[in-house]
Amino acid sequence: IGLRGVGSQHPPSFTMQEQVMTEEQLETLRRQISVYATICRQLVHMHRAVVLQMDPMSGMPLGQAIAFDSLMGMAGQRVTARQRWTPSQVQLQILEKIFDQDKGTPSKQKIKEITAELSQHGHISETNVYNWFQNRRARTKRKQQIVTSNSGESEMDNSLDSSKGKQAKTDENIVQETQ
Amino acid sequence: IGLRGVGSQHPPSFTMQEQVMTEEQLETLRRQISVYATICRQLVHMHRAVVLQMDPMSGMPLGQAIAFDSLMGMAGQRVTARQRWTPSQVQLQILEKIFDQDKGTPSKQKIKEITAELSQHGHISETNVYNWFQNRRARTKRKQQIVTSNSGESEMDNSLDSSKGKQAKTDENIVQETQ
DNA sequence: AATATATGAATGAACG
DNA sequence: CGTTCATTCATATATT
Repeated sequence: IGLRGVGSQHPPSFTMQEQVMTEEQLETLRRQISVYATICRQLVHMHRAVVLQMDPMSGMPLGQAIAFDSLMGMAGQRVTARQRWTPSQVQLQILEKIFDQDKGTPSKQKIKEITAELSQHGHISETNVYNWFQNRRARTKRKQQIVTSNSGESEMDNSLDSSKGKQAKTDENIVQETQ
Repeated sequence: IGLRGVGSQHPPSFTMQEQVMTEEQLETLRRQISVYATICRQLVHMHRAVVLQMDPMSGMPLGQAIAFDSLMGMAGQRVTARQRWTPSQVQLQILEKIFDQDKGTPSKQKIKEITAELSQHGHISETNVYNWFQNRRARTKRKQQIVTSNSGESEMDNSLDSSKGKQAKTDENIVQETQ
């Protein structure tokens, strides 16, 4: 279920020299490792149970066994219900691209088009798109203001940049539950 | 790395009473799990290292690409850098005081002043201050709601203005997570 | 080490 | 549109 893919995508093919990965590739790698890490934590537990004695399957109230099965399904996906829309990776990329090119474009009827396109990659409503652009613009501007305000702060201040420096979010790659 | 196969194997449908796997199969399974467990421990560590990726020393926002080598290097070491701001005792006191006196005053341009003042006691950015107040307000409110919601016994009058019809109107895209 | 809690940060949605 | 709210995520810290 979530196990394939480590190598299926741009095999980074690193030579031992000075190979460089793009942020995207790195991000993908992170996500995948994260998935494996999750699976692995479970496996470690399971292993412990197994080693600790009995048949993992028959002995206990099949709790462990079941865990393994459902494990695969939830590997990279938080099973927590999502109550608010969250753009998928693909959707986000598209949105960012549009935002960049049409910079100050307060979308209007294009919202429909964009929505239409994005809905091929997960459910989404026009309101979502609208809000997204609103927020994007507002936050970009606010960040700018802050940046321009600080003058000589040579204190090697920590970066408050947060534009796209997303941390690896261990989920958001797999199936988007639609209902 | 051949992780596949672990899950591809249809989980033996076990019943409560009889064991459907032979001892051999079980043994094989154990061995496999054991191996995976080992691999996974490594992966977990690696993942942790990668996720913590940041650069406390040069502060440079690592551009579009990052060398794989450095990635590998990080996997081995514990990047113990703190990647999120933490207010010092002094800063916290000041923040609390300001929060108390200007209670409902959602700071706006005062952020700058506050930041300026606090930066005399350690690293801090306007964003930090902004976030701090946001969180402070939100969490204070939530705590109160919890208190008022269940203590309704004889104190029926101390509810704050509940006139805020702030209700999530998630009527269209609520995703019902079943499981 | 496993779990619980506190909290800085990110972000979708709503308000004026 | 600029601000603010509400919820969620991820990490830091504390506890057993």
